[in-house]
Amino acid sequence: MVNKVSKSHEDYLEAIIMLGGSPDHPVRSVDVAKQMDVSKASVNKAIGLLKEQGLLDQPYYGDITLNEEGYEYGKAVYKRHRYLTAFLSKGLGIDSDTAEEEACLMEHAISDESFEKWVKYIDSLNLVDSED
Amino acid sequence: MVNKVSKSHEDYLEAIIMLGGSPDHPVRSVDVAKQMDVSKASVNKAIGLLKEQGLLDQPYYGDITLNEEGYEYGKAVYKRHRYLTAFLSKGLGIDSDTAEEEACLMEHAISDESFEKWVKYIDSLNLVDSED
DNA sequence: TCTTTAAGTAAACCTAAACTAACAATCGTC
DNA sequence: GACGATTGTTAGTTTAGGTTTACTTAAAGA
Repeated sequence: MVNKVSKSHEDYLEAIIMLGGSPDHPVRSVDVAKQMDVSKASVNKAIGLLKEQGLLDQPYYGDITLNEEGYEYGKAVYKRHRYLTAFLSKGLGIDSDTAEEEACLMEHAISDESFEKWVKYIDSLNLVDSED
Repeated sequence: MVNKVSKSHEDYLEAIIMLGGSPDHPVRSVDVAKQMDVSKASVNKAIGLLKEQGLLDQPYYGDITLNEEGYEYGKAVYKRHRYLTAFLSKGLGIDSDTAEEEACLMEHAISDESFEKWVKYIDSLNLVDSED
């Protein structure tokens, strides 16, 4: 994790990851828009800024490709998402749709350092079938 | 809890509660500004909107007084704050300043229904010396 | 009471993040 | 290869939440 990125931009990175994006798997901007339920124009703008920050590439009228840094960042956000969702649903018994939603709002509030503690805790409860 | 209030406005209500505000204990706007590290003008604007929403009163050039509804709302937010802080610090072992900060960001993400589950869980761990 | 200082208000402005609508480029199919 | 449908881009608008600055009101001391 390098530069600080806004909550909103973290969501874009996460969405790209959810769509299977990576340095060798580009993603289309219209799919990001659908995933996030946001206009194409919003995606365009956000991607432009993430590009300036050096987290991804997109040629003129081309697809979106995360670079190594953007990929790591996005995966980190997504990991928070998965862990928090697991805790909320399996740990607290919140129904899984709500758990997803609320995890999505919580995931931006946690520092790297704190998240390590979350991970230890959640792992100790065996709530996540991990993959990363 | 009645009307929906933005994250930001929830923070104002919470700050008023933290300053001891209630239907019979008015609070000064400059103190809210200090508490939240925000300009007087921002407080003025926010209070105007909370007033429109019927959560508090403030006469021209006068102090801020929560009404019953605003008081309940603010206390509810503050309760989330205390519970989450307790969980993060005592439950996960996050240092208390960071726990405060992150609880403050998380507290707006949780529905009433979910929060009941949080409370049960946190109470079962005996992390909070409750007072409401 | 007069004057100084502190507190609240109002107006104008800034920024982030969304939107719509119109336009440009590309793709897929014939 | 041309053309219609899909995708990406740009420009202009909106809204929420802050800011600064200047002004008004209230309070406190000499």
